[in-house]
Amino acid sequence: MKTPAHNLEDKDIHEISLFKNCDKSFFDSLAAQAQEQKYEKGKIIFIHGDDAQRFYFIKSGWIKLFRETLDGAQAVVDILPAGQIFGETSIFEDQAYPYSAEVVEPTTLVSMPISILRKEIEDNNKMAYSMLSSMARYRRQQDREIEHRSIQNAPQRIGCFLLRLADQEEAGPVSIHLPYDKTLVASRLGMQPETFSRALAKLRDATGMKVKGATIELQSLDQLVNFSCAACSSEFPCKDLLPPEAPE
Amino acid sequence: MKTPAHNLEDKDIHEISLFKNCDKSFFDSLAAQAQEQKYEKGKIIFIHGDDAQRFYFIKSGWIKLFRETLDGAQAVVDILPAGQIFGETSIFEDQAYPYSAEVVEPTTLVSMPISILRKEIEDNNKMAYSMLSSMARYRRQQDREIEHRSIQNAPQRIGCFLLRLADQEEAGPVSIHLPYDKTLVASRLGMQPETFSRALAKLRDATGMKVKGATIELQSLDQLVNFSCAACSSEFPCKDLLPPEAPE
DNA sequence: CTATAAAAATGACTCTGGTCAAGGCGTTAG
DNA sequence: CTAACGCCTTGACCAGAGTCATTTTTATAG
Repeated sequence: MKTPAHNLEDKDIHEISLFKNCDKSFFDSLAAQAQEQKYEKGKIIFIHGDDAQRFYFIKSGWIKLFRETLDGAQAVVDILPAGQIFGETSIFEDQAYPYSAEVVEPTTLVSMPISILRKEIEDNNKMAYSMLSSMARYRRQQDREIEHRSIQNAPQRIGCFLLRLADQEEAGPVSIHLPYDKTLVASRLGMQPETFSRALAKLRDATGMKVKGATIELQSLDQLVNFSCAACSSEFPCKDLLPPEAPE
Repeated sequence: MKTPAHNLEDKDIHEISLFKNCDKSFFDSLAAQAQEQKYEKGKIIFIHGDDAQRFYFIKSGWIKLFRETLDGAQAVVDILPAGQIFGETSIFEDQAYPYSAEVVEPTTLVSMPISILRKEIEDNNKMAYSMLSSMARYRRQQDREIEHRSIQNAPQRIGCFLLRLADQEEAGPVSIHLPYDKTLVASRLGMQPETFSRALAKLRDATGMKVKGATIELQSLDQLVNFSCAACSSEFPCKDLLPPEAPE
């Protein structure tokens, strides 16, 4: 069974591609004010609108970013794996977190002051460039997300999600493991759990893949590509759908 | 009848907030290589995937950014008014435009080499910061857009769109003029023209507003706010929904 | 191994929005 | 004044996804 590498061991702050042009003094000042803490599933790290003083690095685990309306409806912004940072976007303009953050799997976080980040961006031109590059990548993902939600139907969106979990270069039979609960995957894709369940069954029938719990096996990625990528404006493999902080 | 100011006269490159920290030499080198051209409705400026050498400033008119799938489905990324720039996001990573651009109203564009922009970002720290700030604002808009599409229904999305066209500080009766064809508004909101037409009628009945062609009159924005903003995670007035390059 | 709870699947039904087809309205050119 | 075209609206119908209720499966604790 193939499990994503980020589930196997702790991530280190030095791996963040956003920080690839930062020197030792930057990491030293981060380390001096860093706080590491473990959290259980369900823990709320901060709420949309909270005063944003610190940003977070996910050493291990999974974090859900979301927003809620007054009447209780929830929109999932993203679900982040270990190695990612969050809460850093409030550097600009207002000092409030633009979303809420919740722990969805047992997680270890390292929190650090946003001020250090802001200072580094102002002082270190290369850091500013890294940040721009990172945001540009994120922007494309968001654009793609909007496109998918208006053009792809539920089974196709699931297929696309699976493709992004898989090694897209792999030619032969592939085994994909869902990184978190199906209910969470559903919310990540903007659909109800029931819809996800039914749509996954449709996808299975259409592509001949085998679903056993959280593990999905299929002969090759081709059927999945045929099924999902027809309703997408980008070509497979879609290299611009990598995580925002992925190494380059 | 109240018409948005950007329809009344040509915009100037010096108004772009992204360039607010740039000096004369930057504007001079831009001017030296700038090309101004008029276009008719329907003209395609560039296509998704084209080699991106130049970016564009909208002096007057309206531009639709969109992407298409192989089977012909179209997703509108944005519809930009005069004063905005587009095609500049390919500075980072690959040199290809991430969307297609089409003229939807008679338009005057100024095109300039992206290389000048890239150089300015690398050399001028304040410019990099402006760009980051601008992208952060855009990112929030996109996040909101995704949220709206999953939480708000068609009539609510139209209400939200109208609120963004209106002067949100206005207390009394308000008159709102749709800036472009209803069909275009529909595509901007990710719905079919028929759905837009019916949803607008529902919104009219629910809020008591009067619709005459492209002009909408209502007693106060309150009804609209009650109707649309309940299904949104942000408070009214939603200040973070300003255009990406709006003056601060 | 069983008891319990949580997650997932399934069935029945509703509702929103998409699709296809037809008709109305308004603007413009002749 | 009228014809033609584009834009918009309306009607009839359909499909995808949401909702609610129930059952089945799976995971966990005792």
